[in-house]
Amino acid sequence: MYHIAYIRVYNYFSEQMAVNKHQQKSEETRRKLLESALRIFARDGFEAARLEDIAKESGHTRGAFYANFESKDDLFFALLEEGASRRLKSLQQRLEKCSSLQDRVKVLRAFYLERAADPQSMLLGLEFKLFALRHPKMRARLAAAHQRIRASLNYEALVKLLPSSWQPEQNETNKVLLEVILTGLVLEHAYDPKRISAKQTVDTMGRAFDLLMAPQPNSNKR
Amino acid sequence: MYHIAYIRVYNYFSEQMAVNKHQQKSEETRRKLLESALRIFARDGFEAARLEDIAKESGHTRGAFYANFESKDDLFFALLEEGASRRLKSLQQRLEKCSSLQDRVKVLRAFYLERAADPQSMLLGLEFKLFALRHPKMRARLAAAHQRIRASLNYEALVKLLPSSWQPEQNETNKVLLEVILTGLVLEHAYDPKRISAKQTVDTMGRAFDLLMAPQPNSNKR
Amino acid sequence: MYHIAYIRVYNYFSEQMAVNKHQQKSEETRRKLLESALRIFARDGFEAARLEDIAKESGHTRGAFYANFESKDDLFFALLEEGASRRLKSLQQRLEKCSSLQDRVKVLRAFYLERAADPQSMLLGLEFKLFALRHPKMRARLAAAHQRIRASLNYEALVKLLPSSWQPEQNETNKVLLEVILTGLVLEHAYDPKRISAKQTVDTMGRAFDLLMAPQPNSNKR
Amino acid sequence: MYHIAYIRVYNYFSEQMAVNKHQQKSEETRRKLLESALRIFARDGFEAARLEDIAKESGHTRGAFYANFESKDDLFFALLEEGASRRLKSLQQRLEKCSSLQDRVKVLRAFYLERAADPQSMLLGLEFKLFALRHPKMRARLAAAHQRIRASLNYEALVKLLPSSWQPEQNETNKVLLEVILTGLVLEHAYDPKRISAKQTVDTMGRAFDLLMAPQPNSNKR
DNA sequence: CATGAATGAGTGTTCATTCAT
DNA sequence: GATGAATGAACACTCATTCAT
Repeated sequence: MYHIAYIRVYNYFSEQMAVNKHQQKSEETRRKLLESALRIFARDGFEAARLEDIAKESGHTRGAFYANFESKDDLFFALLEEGASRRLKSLQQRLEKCSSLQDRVKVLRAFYLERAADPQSMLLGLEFKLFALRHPKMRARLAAAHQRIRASLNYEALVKLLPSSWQPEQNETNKVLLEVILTGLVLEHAYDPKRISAKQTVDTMGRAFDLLMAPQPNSNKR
Repeated sequence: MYHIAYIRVYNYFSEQMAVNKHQQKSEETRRKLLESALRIFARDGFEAARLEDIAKESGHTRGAFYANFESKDDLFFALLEEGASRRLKSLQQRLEKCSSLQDRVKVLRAFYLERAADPQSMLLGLEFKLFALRHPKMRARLAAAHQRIRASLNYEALVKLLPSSWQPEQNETNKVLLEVILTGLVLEHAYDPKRISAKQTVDTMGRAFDLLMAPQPNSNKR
Repeated sequence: MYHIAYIRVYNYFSEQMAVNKHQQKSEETRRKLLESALRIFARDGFEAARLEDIAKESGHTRGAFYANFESKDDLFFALLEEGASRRLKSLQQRLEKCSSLQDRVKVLRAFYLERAADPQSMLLGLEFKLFALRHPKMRARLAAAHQRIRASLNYEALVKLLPSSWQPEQNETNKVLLEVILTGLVLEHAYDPKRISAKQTVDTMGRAFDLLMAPQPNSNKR
Repeated sequence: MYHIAYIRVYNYFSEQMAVNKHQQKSEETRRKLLESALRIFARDGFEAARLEDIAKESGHTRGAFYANFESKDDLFFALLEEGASRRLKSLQQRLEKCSSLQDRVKVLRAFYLERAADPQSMLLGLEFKLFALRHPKMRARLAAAHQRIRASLNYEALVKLLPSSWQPEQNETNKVLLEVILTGLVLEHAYDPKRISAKQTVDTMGRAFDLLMAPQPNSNKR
């Protein structure tokens, strides 16, 4: 009996530990898979990306993938949520440290320039858009994902930190333009680095930001 | 003898017609396939597009496809050449009819606005870029295709009709920006027509053209 | 009326001529196709041989093929009949010129050595055998073909010219062996000419003939 | 501590077993596929053999096939290696048990007669030869396969057990003849069992062996 | 949780055959 | 008779997904 009890106790602990270790291990596996997925999806596109490649790149097998995600689509959405969430949280934190609108605009500008220097994420973003465009049935799921992203941070709080031209009631055109230019420049640079260098990409992004975000004379105070 | 000659002539013609009918039919099939391919590639993307769908949409079978094209890649390249060639020829014709630089700039502006209203072609263009980006081994073939496009019209003559900011020796940034905005706006509109309407897309394109093509004060004479 | 009559007469002749020319042309086409088929079937095997290759090699198109043959199978059988018929007729002619059994044996020997030097025909023969083996439903057609071959020459007359060991009532083993060795040597030479040269192939064939056909001491008189 | 150790050992074993079961199952599948492939390739020939048939015959699906082999070619080569290796190993074992040359010749004779009674393997062997003949680009791979076969057994040791006429420095003609007769008889029997019965096939093989392997008077001592 | 063998639907491509000319 | 565009069945191979271990 003693032994059995001992074993049980031991097992109890070991299971606890196992669970924790498992959890840790699992988190680690999931994280690695997401990282690999970012690379492979950006490199090959959603359709051409093979789960085997993603798994291999992460040092695991397809089995590990299916232990952490439901399907290829699921992974793609997870990547979207995870990426957007992380990026926006980082932006929010930086904005909150600012004391003036001017500083916040600077932070926002830096945020865009950083993204202009990260082709992988931008190409993945393009994939998301194309995927959504071509899978109308996923619209609901996509909307839910965006909802979760907004919920995960206090989206309204974030928006309040932005200049007036970012406010929801404003015409979206300039925001659209900025994003469009961001993605397009990065794509063009990836496609033909000789035509537009990394430096030109970032510089042009900066110019576009200044042009589109420039407070019209005597407006935009806060 | 006379009759013999007549008969021969007749046969000659009838054979000609036969050959022509064959050729006509063949050309017709090829054209239909290209049209269908444009639609399907734009709708589903290169990877997800199924040859069966393209063939069916054109009213033919996969066999007809392989009688006209070597492979899926081949069709894709044919579409690129055919589309670019046609578009540039049309532009050139319109430019040649102009008597002043000002008129030519107007024609060029209209050309961009038209393209902003043609999501299918723009999405296909995006596919081309992504394809090229992801198939480095196709670079040579892609370059050859562009070479043929330039050769099919007198490219140098076309370039000479354009304002100075389009001249090869100029910095490419503004041209890149214009194309990038064009593609991006169309994509964004296709993705979320509520965020940016068709009209806004075209209007914004016009604004971008005016901004980026505006002759800098005291320059651009011709 | 006159003209019509003239034309009719003319047409009559011309049709005659046309038919003759057509016939000639057709015969020519058929012959060329058979020759190409021999080469291609021997080179690639029945299954892998493409009608397109055969047609192209003969300087015609697949259409010409279907104007002269019913199907791929049909061509194969035609080749079998045509080849066997021609070969046996040639043998028969040569045997008939002989005045003694000894001479006829010499002719027969030469016949085998010739075949040992003709890999194409032997490989095709092997294809026939394999084809027959693998298409039991073709047995009837194959038998009919052999029947026609025998009928086309006077088979019984031919057999009577052969030594006693070739007579139908005899055990077939030696005949089988001779054919088997013939085919096998040619195949082995084609497969690895370094292992057995063309000369060795023919010489070995001669040895095998002498051994298997050698009249047993004081027998085989005629 | 004791128990922990015990548990670990247990887990260790159970994992071992799991792995082994996986491995066993895998080996089993591969073996079944090879067996089916032997039958189907021999029955239909390499070209006409369908992977679906092979898979179905083995009780699996095409997917299982591709989990075990790279391609149809790959399977074919695996079959070649596996078959030749097994056959030669069996021969070697039997030869090694012999105490005299005379006994070894008897074993060798029996080896040939056995093969004469195994049409499936012989037909497959013929397929290999034809395949090699028709795929010159596979020569290198074929040579490598034969190299591996020779390496898998001690080929030199095997050769030393054979009579002098089998030694490498000897003229190959008789060996070629023997193999050629073997394959040819089996083929002829498969093609027309009425012309040459199974018994005649084996008997004739025996006669050929005796004739071709008979030690020339006063030679071949060992 | 992780493995990896197996599944099976799907897809590009080939090729014998048909048919309008 | 000959052409060659078109058909359509067939097939090797891929890959997301499942499941026994």
